[in-house]
Amino acid sequence: MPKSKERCKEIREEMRNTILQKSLLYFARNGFAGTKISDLSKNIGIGQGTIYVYFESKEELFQEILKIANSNEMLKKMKLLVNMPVSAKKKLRMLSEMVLNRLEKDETFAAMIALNTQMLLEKNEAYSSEETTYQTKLYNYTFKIIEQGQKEKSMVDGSSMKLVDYYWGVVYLYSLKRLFTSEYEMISVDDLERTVLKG
Amino acid sequence: MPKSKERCKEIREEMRNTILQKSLLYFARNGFAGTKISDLSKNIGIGQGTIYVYFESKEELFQEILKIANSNEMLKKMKLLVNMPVSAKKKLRMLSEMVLNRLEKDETFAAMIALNTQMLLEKNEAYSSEETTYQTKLYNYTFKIIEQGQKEKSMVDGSSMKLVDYYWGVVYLYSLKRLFTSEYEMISVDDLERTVLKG
Amino acid sequence: MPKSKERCKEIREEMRNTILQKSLLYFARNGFAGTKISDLSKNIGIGQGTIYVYFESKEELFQEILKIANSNEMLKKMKLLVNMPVSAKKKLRMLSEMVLNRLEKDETFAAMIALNTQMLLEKNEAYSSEETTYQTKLYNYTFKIIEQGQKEKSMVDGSSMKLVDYYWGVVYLYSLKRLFTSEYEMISVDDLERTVLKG
Amino acid sequence: MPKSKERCKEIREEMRNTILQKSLLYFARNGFAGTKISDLSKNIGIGQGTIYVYFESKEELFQEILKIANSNEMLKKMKLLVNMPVSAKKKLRMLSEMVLNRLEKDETFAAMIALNTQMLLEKNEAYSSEETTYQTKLYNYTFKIIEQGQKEKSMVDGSSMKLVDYYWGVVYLYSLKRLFTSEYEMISVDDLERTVLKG
DNA sequence: AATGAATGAGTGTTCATTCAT
DNA sequence: TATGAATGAACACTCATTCAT
Repeated sequence: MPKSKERCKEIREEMRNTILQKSLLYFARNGFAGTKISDLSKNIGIGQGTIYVYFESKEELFQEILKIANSNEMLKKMKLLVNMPVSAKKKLRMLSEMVLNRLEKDETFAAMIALNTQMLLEKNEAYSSEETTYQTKLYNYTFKIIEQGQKEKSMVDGSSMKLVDYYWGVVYLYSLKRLFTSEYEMISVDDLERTVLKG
Repeated sequence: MPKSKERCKEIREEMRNTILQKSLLYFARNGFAGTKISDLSKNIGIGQGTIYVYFESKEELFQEILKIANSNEMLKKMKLLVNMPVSAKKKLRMLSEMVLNRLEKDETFAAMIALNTQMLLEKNEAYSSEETTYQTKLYNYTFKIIEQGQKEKSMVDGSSMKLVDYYWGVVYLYSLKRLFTSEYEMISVDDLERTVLKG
Repeated sequence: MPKSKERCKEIREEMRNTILQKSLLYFARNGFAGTKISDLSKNIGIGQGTIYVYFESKEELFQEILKIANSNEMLKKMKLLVNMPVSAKKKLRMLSEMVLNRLEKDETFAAMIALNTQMLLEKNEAYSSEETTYQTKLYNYTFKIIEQGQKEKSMVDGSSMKLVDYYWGVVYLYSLKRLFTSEYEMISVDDLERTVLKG
Repeated sequence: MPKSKERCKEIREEMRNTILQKSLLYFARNGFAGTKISDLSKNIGIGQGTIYVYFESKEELFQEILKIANSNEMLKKMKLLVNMPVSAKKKLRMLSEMVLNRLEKDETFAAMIALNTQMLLEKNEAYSSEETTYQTKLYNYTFKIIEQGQKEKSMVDGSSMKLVDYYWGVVYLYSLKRLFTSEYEMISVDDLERTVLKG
């Protein structure tokens, strides 16, 4: 019965993804220690045991979530963006629009940003050091844009990496607002860009 | 023979403060769920039971810490600042210098900012709604400065409260960096002020 | 696939009853403070955690046990007995035979009597005052029998309620013997009845 | 300074007795497990540490209390009573009057009876088996009286020891009432004697 | 000698994980 | 495969005991 087998695998994949997706949000909101498997499974709408069919442990589930949060498809777009033959200011605008747009539309994106930045921030046992590739790449691409902007005199002087950090820090900030606050005023693209742009 | 009553009270007050001070940092770094009483007491350098001599429960200890984080002496300085007969730009400069300076020198201040902002952000059962007075006042004072700045055309247009939120959001961000990251580049006063200042 | 809902509920009810039944004996023998959850669960033959699946706390478990000890089916028999058209002496005989018989055969009955009487006796925070209905009814029925006996001159004069208290006090006494002493001489029906009967 | 030394010893003895006396009541009411040193010392009106100046441990304090409860001066009176050249009925009357009288006047006596009987009843690790001498003697003296009464046909037939047990059981019962209940009707001498007396 | 703050072993309770169904 | 009752290790909290004053 090859067909039923495929279908079976499909269903498994589906459930696994549901768990990952919902857990991503749950962990982003409550943290690792603040997340109980009993609450999480209730939130997902499955039995506690089901989580252990797909994941070895709470720890492994969390690591899988971090991997996902890390394997962001934005990187490809960033790569294209960086190499485009336009001004850094324009690149920054496109990046900022893309980021704020997704932040608004997609809670999962906010959760990914939140977990990723916390991973960087806390850099403790909970987050393996290998998982920072994505962040590094993202930061490196942004670094290039800001460096270009500094040469073009459109962006403020000083340590480029500090500015990168600042820019994404603010994105993290509004990811948190997106995740926790029901009613809040989202930052504008202009606001975000002032982190690095000259007046 | 009993210890002299005054000395006894003094010692009690001292120990209580030590616990509060150290716990403030510990909770700010690890969160409520992530803080084990056993680890905390080890970190403070006292027995587990000692914490329960001074506080009813982990929960009560946390609430006391939130109260402290909330009763910041910065408010008085802010009040003076707001009413000074100088430009909003100058007021902002003085505020920013004061804030970043304390952030750098005083880890406890960073912890207070961090807990306070999380309290605002998460606004859930863990944080009682009454505790937000400080934040509200702080935000209101900043609101006045920014409003003045907008009239003086030195600060960007748009919702003043959003800008207040943005400004303190960035302060929160660097409080987290101060708490979690051992080596990092602190934001400059100029960087911080770009959140609200026109170029 | 989940267990069939009914079977599941059935099993839950069964376990709950096992815990209640065994705990009744354990608490009756060791008292509230003298009962450790670890020992109790070992005695029942389950894990410590299992108790907390069915009861909120040691306190709640104890209160549930008191409720059970209070909702004795003997009351119905008593009601019938009281209204029978026979002499008080005969009623007393039937009551005493029933009580001593059950005491001998059923340890659980002894535990129920013991807890109930202690509840009456200690009347402190541990035992809610609402729980004394059963005792009151039981005492009231007995009161009627003794009153009748006093009219019929078969029972000793004096405060009927004092005699009721005395009668059930002796039952309590032999409930304790049943619970604590492995080898002892059970009181006879004649002995028990001498508490209230004229020679 | 011999005088001050004596005085010192005197004071020590006094404090020790206060602790024993108050603890006797406290333990009788709350049981061993139900008695916290913190509560007990508060009840006595001394510091927790003071108890450990006079006793090795909670356990030792309890054992000392049991010894006191056991070394009752009533035994001497009983010895005299038993050997008096009067009827068993009269002896019983004198015993019962003495016992109920003391029960009413002296709470400590009630506590002693209560602890003693529990010791007999529970016969577990908490109560060393050597401590039952007093009880045994008391029972033996009573046994002689009842045996005499049975010969004299004034007391009911059957196992004399069972009757002894019954008689003192009822005394225990009213010791509990004395200890726990603020308002209650004390049993009369007649009531008490019906346990063993023929009509 | 008397105290009560400090302690950690012990107890009550929670929660990640297992497993029978 | 999915479940949720059962579990015990881990955590919050208590309390007998110690000890500096």
